[in-house]
Order: sequence, then structure tokens, then C-alpha cells
Amino acid sequence: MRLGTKKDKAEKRPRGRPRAYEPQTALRQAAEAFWKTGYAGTSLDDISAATGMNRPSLRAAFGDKHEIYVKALSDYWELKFAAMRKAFETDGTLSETLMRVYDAALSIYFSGDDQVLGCFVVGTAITEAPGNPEIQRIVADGFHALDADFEARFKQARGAGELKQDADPQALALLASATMHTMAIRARSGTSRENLRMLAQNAVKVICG
Amino acid sequence: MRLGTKKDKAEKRPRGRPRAYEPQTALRQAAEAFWKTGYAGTSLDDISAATGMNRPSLRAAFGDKHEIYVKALSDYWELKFAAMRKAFETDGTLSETLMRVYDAALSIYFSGDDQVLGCFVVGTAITEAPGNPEIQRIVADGFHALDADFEARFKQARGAGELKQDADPQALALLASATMHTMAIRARSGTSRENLRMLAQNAVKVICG
DNA sequence: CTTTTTTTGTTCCAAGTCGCATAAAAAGAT
DNA sequence: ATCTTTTTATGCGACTTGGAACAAAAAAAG
Repeated sequence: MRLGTKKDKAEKRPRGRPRAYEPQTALRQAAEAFWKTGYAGTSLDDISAATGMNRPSLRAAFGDKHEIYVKALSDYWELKFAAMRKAFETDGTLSETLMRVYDAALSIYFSGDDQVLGCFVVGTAITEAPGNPEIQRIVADGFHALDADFEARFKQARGAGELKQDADPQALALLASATMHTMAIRARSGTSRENLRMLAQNAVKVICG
Repeated sequence: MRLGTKKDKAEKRPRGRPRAYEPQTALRQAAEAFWKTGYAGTSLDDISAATGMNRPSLRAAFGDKHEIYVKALSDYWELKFAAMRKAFETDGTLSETLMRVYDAALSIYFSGDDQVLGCFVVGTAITEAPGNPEIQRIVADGFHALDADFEARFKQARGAGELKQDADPQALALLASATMHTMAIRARSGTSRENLRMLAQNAVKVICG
């Protein structure tokens, strides 16, 4: 991590036996396992099976179970942020932008191969948060970052006359986040993608006045 | 269970050794344990410690771990419904009623002895839902029941002229539920009660137009 | 070809977890 | 007092889980 003299492609081979896996890919696969059954409900054997790595290799690469989870959680936030920011940055009306954001969220929530798993954070980290300040912090920071993205967009919209001048960007942002949270929860409890999209559309209508 | 000839107070003592616990109390204590650490994160020994019952007694009274959890979940829904309905039934303006509902929810979310645990359903059942159709169903049914309560109140408000005639009670109901969901999530991730109450007030302002 | 380095794969260990079998206790019924 | 019924309490056995030790494998370096 420290002395990367060259970029990263076609780097001179390190020294010992080469890895049989790509760390980033393996982490995603580990996250998928946690996503399905939560932190406590997922054993290292499950992760081992999901990644194809054996337990000692897992440990060497990512640390113990808790460390693997935290890395998976952080990686998920990055993925989610990237998708959200991309949606926020497209231009269009406020309503259009919000729907792009919600559609991007739905794409993630419904990305499971066989089951619908909703949001990794809402579906797994929320359970662990009370007993684990570190996770609680990561979760809260992520929520606040998204709140801020929404708020910035609403401020911009108010400036552009898309919202009434007395609209409260912060209040609207929390409502927009709430909409995403309820979508995450309901996705995991069996509501269809079509239904959730309609829910989002109705929410956008109310929020945009 | 079959032949209860008398009501239930001062009943003639059954026959064998009397129970050393009250089933309803024990179930609440078991729920508290699950509430803290989730389904998979709570062992039967944890529940045994929380209730003061030993494992065989637990099994005889409530069944295996999964049955205990389902009973605790159903019991929580009853508790929550009772609190919500009571809040809905108080008279007052729409805004007042909504705030009473949210305050009632906060009372439950912040009822933990040492930690803030949010909503039992959002905090623990959502994790288990994808892999368990029975839990998924119980969760979804509960959400829909609350959605319906909100919707009924919004319909009434529209009829009474508290809302504009073109207001959409169903859309508003889902937004009101969303607000409760985000409160449940954020409570468990460390947001203070005061902050959540302000969030609710802002949401009510937007929802009531 | 041998040495060094890094990762893989097997195996073991201690603790935890769950269900069950069995004994002990506490009450009413006879 | 003894028997029956119901619950509590103890303990056992099989399995799971997380961690670590250790040897084998794969590659570069000398």
C-alpha cells in the first residue's frame, strides 16, 4: 500500500506464490454472503464457500470476521455513493433527477442473483449497530452524506425556481432519504420493484409540491 | 388450552409443579434479547439468561429458537399496533395526531434499558426476512396495516378539509410510514431522540402541506 | 538447482450452540 | 402417606464456529 512506484497494471510480479483470487472480487463475494444472511448469520465457512478462498487465506487477506465485514460495508458504501452521485450529476428537472436516484438505488436493492436483498446497510448493519460503535459510526456517516447530497440538490432547485422559495431543503432532504430507507426495507420484506418504483414516484410528486 | 371453563384470574391451580415465570413476561424478556443482538446473534443461552428460565423450560413453553422469535415478533407487532392505534384515536388536528403517532413510536424505539434499539422489526426481522417467507409475511402484513391506518387518517383529513381535495391519501400514507421507518433506522444508528422528533415535525409540515 | 518468499490447503483445538434424556422438585389427587 | 402430574434443573452428545499451527505449493532471486 505504501510504495507503489508504478501504477498498478502490468506491475512486476511480487515474489512468492501468486494469489489465486482478486482481492476486490473476493470482497464483493464476501459482501454478498453477509448481504444475504447478515453478520451473525454468516459463518466464515459461508464466506469461504462464497469466495472460493479457504479460511486461512481469508484471514491473511482481510483479517478476522469483523474486519471482513467492516471492509465489505465500506466497499458497499463506496459502490452506493458512486451510483447515487452519478444519478445526482445527470441534468434534468428535480423530479427527473430524484427518480434517477431512486432507480439507481433500486438497481442495487434488486441486484441479488436469486433473492431480493434490499440495502446492505439497512439489511445487515442496522442490526449490528447498537452493540458496535464503529459500525454505528460508519452507518451514520453514510446516511448523513446522502442527506447532504439530497439537500444540496434541493437548494439548487430552490435557487433555480423549481421549488417554492419557502421550501425547506433540509426537511425535504430527510424526506427524500426516508423514501429511500422505506424502499430498502420494503424491498427486503418482499415488495415488488414495480411497486417500489410507484412509491418513489408518488413520493417525488409530494416532495416537489 | 382447550377447556377453560372459568375466565383466568383466581383459576383453580392446574395440577403439577407451578411455573416459576409468567409466560408473557418471559416472552418480553426474550424479545428484549433478540432486540439487542438480532435473531442470529442471540443464542438460547442468552435468552435463558434474559428470562431466568433454563433451556428445557424455554423449549417446553415456546418451542425452538425460531418459534420463540416468531412469537416475540408477533407480540411486538401487537404492542406497536396498540400504541399506534391509541395515538391515531386521539382527536386533534392532523398534525397533532401524526406527532402523537411519532411520539408513541419514539417511546418504543427508545425504550431500551441501556442501549437505543429502534424498532424490533426494522432492527432484527428485516435481516432475516429474505431467507424466511414466514417472517417476510409477518413483516409485510404489519407494514401494510400501519400504511392503512395512516391512509384512513389522511382520507378523514381530506374529507374534513384539513388537506387539499387533490391530496393523495395513499401517497401521503406511504410517506408517513417512510418517516417512521427512517426514524427506526436512525434511532438504531445513533441519532438522538430530539433530532428524530425534529425530523418528524419537519416531515409532518411537508406532508400536511 | 537451491534458497527465499508468499500463498495455499489440511488439520487440529477450544469454545459455543442446540437438542434431548434424565433426574429432582413441587404441587394436587387419592 | 403415596401416587400422579407438571415443571424445573442438570448433564450429555453431536455439531458448528472461529482461530491458529503446520506442511505443501508456486513463484522469483541468487
